[in-house]
Amino acid sequence: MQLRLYDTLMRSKRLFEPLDPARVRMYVCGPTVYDFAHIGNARPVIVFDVLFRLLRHLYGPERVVYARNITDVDDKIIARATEEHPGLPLNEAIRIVTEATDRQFHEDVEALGCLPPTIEPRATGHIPEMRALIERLIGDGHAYVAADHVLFAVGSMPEYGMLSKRSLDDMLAGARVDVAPYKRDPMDFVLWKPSKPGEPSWPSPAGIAVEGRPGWHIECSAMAWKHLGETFDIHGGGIDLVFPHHENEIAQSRCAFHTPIMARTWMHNGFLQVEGEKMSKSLGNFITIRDLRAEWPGDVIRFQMLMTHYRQPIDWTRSATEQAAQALEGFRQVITTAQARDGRLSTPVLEALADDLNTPQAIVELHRLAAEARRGNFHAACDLRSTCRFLGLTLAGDSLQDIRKRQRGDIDEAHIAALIDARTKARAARNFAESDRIRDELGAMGVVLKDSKEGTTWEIAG
RNA sequence: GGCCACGUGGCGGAGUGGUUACGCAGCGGUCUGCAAAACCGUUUACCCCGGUUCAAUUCCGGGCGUGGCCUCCA
Repeated sequence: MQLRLYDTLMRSKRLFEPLDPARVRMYVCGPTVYDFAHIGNARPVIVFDVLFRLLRHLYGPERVVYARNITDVDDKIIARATEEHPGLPLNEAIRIVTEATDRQFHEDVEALGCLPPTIEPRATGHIPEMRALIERLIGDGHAYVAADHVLFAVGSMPEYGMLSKRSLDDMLAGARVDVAPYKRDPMDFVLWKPSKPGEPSWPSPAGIAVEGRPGWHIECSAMAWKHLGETFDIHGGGIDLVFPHHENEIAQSRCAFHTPIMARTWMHNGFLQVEGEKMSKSLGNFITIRDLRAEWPGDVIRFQMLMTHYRQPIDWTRSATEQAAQALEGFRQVITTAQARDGRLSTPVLEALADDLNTPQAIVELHRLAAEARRGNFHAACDLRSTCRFLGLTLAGDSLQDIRKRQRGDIDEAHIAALIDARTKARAARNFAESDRIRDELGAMGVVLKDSKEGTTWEIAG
């Protein structure tokens, strides 16, 4: 089976061939740990988890290295720590913020069915590598020291701008920010900057006397280098990272190692909106993974995410969540009633995934398997179970009815049972006017009845 | 303002230079006292205007709309 992936650099789907099939290497930009992860953060985590699973299947679980970093030194972290723990020393406050956020993030992604990456490097654990990179860049004339900062000289790299398809001229034309006076070129970016008093700080490179801290982009170049090497196979993240973050990573790594590439394939997931609007705190439609998890199992959130191809924009809506929950419930029932065991991974699903992670197409196949299983094909039920699990959908949690009951919270089961009992008596007496009246009364409460030979059961309406 | 994406039926959402995916909803049928569930069948589409072509939803140009980046926001 051939894997084809869309490469942002080439703007086309290309056959994926690892540099070393015995060690397939992927790097994905992870979270900055200062606040609860939101549903937009969940997208790359889920998307690249699917890719991780597929790579493990294609090349062998032991032959895939997936690195997803944790950024634990950053302006926003400092700001949050200062704000939340004004009485504490800054470093102590930062530790509290990053540790709590880190823990929450891992609870969230585990609930979303994501495998742990092979390695989760932290920025603060790679300061020596960052300094080494910076020294190299300065030595080769790709970076310079100015006002206790180290800056990358974009003019030293003719191909700067390739990934985001913009020239230095374009960028200048669009610039809306004041340029720091010490920059040689307005587009030069910070590799290292001096720390203010109290801020996290480390000995600076390049003979700078005052202590400092890294710029935003250098950490990823350093961590990718340490754990994956000078060049590797796949680099992923959200589309908003294309510029400047990934553009700058490429500049740093390629210039430091004199390589024609940093990663062979650059992958970017599309942006996410909420109910047709940009998600923002000011609009009040900011959805954290934690909020969503309070209402829905991680399976449902994951499935909803996979209903849309990863490169498409996705509009996160309540009705789409309902639809995801419903579809998943269909699969769950098929697997449960058939008492399905382990089956085979669906080849059409693998083929859909191998075509640039076409998860909607894969879901089509899940529906087909479910339909076949409902017609009595036991093997289809088993295959559905295994394939869902492969996709990270356990289907092991609450039924949709349990979820709805929990969400409603106001279900008076005794009252419902009493009404059903009265209706059963009416039906036995063939008083259908009364039995229908009771059913309508329950219907108004959102309760739907199901009559069978074994008796009457009820459900919450969808 | 500059650069880059996206725009498919009531909703979600793939895909393709010509044979109208798929799911939900709707409609018809089987089943049922009537329903619900399940199963069978089925209607509705490719933002607008040009161009290329025997043929465009699919390629090219323009417009409109939405979004992203240029403000260390995935």
